[in-house]
Amino acid sequence: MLWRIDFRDKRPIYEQVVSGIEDEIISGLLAPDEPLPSVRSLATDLSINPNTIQKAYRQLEADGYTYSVPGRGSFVKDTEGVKEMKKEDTLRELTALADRARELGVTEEEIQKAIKGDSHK
Amino acid sequence: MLWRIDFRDKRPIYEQVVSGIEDEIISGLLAPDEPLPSVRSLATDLSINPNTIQKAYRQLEADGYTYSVPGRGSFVKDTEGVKEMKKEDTLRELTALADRARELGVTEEEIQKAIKGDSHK
DNA sequence: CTAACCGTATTATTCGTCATAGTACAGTTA
DNA sequence: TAACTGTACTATGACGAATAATACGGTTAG
Repeated sequence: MLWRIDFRDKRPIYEQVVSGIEDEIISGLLAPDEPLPSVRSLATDLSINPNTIQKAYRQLEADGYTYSVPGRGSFVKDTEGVKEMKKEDTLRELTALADRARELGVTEEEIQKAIKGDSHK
Repeated sequence: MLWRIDFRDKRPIYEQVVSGIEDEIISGLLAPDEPLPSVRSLATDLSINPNTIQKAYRQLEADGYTYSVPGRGSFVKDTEGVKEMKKEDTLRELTALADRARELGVTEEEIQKAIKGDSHK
């Protein structure tokens, strides 16, 4: 586990769990058909209630990231389609944000500079 | 008033009021020292509770967008400093979003295309 | 077989935020 | 003086998030 729950975050815990695991799947750290930690063990590791993990897992399955087998566990799904959707969502966000920046009087040069921000690090 | 409350929005009402007025101030539609609608009249216009408007106005003042004079009303502040902060926030968001896009495998060309999205429409 | 795991479901309770309702007070202004 | 203004306070209802405590059936290793 690379991430932790931030209890000062205003986002609900189950949502932090969802995005934490989403990141692990998208980055390839969790490969397809690999098992996720069990509901109970992850709850223990993160010091939160098992029901909260269950809620996160239910959403991960609903979002197409995982599949569950009662008695066996939860597993990573083939995520190509989901990744494509995520890409398109991100590009749409990018367009909206750039437009909003222009409304604030940000120049094209500033936008370009922000985008190339740490690509050279 | 150019905007309305969206009751299906998951964002709280008072937050929609805050960003609605923020937009009017930033766009220059509400000029510095110009009075905002009164707590009670705006509540009537939007069909919501005056306490909700009061909460929004309290936050607008705390964020540096307005100043209030008991007995007289709420007024638009000089907003140059705030606009500068907003610009920098937006540029930081832009950098983070572009980085996230690259992690998803989005190419530089796709990023550029998204940014120039509707600048030609 | 059985004990120890798995996901899943259900009910109850607690907590905080949002929104509403009602009332009140002091300052401003026509 | 009457009608505004912002501001403050308490009470209430609704809702989501999180916890707690069980319970059930499927899977699997010893």
